[in-house]
Amino acid sequence: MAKMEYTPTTDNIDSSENVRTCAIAKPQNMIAGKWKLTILWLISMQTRRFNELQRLLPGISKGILTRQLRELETDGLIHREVYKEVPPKVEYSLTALGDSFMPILTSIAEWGKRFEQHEEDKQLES
Amino acid sequence: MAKMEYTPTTDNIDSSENVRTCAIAKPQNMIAGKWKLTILWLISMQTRRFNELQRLLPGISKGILTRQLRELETDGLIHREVYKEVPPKVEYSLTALGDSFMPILTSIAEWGKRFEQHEEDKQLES
DNA sequence: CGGAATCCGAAACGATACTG
DNA sequence: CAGTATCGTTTCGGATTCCG
Repeated sequence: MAKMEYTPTTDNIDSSENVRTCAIAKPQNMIAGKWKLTILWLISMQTRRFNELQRLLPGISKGILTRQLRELETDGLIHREVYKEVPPKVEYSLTALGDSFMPILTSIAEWGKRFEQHEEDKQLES
Repeated sequence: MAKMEYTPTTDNIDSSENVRTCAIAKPQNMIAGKWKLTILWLISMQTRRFNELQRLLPGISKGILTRQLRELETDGLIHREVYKEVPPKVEYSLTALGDSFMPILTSIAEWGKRFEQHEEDKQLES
């Protein structure tokens, strides 16, 4: 059964605060997975192979890594290139859309650093 | 039992691609909830009361709204001001940290709009 | 009005074994 | 090497009831 999104029946609120037009929900869903942002970050640095990603993501299992990659691919953020060789070789890279997301990822990382510094300062006070 | 974070035992990788120093994981967790970004967005526009938020978020229940607000408060993104009146009145506003997150939220929303436009264009082609 | 407490189902995550 | 398939566990969202 299809998941019920925001119910479309409450329509007498100011459109400036209408959550159905704020364009946040969709990106939110696309990056919701536990490892997705980190995967995007790793791939943005350079093209990555499957095992490489698994090695760089400590503790992730093949199954979950596969699923996260498939979802990122379905959402159009990454490209999956399969080389018909033996042994098989698959490379993941950012699509144009994925690349357009990078500024956001970078600013999140910078915000995270400032946040960590903020936390350290609080530690020193106590 | 405490949840096991990234295992600290895999330490012979280039620090430039070390996921434990990339500062993405923490912000990711802070905004992971289904409604959190939208809640931040609504509060950023103006101080909001509990029922107001519930009215603006179609379909959310009191229980889950309470939890998301508490988590945002615990993470230091929003402030909860209780007025000792009858009937009770509680107002939510952004903290300085929450406010510092707003540029990211805005860029996500803009990215989302461009993405929607991109999707519409694909529809027209078919 | 603004919650708290409880319970449930669904979804996400994760471990393991197997495969072309 | 890069998965698939299966299953168990954990987390999360949501509904409901009760309360000061």
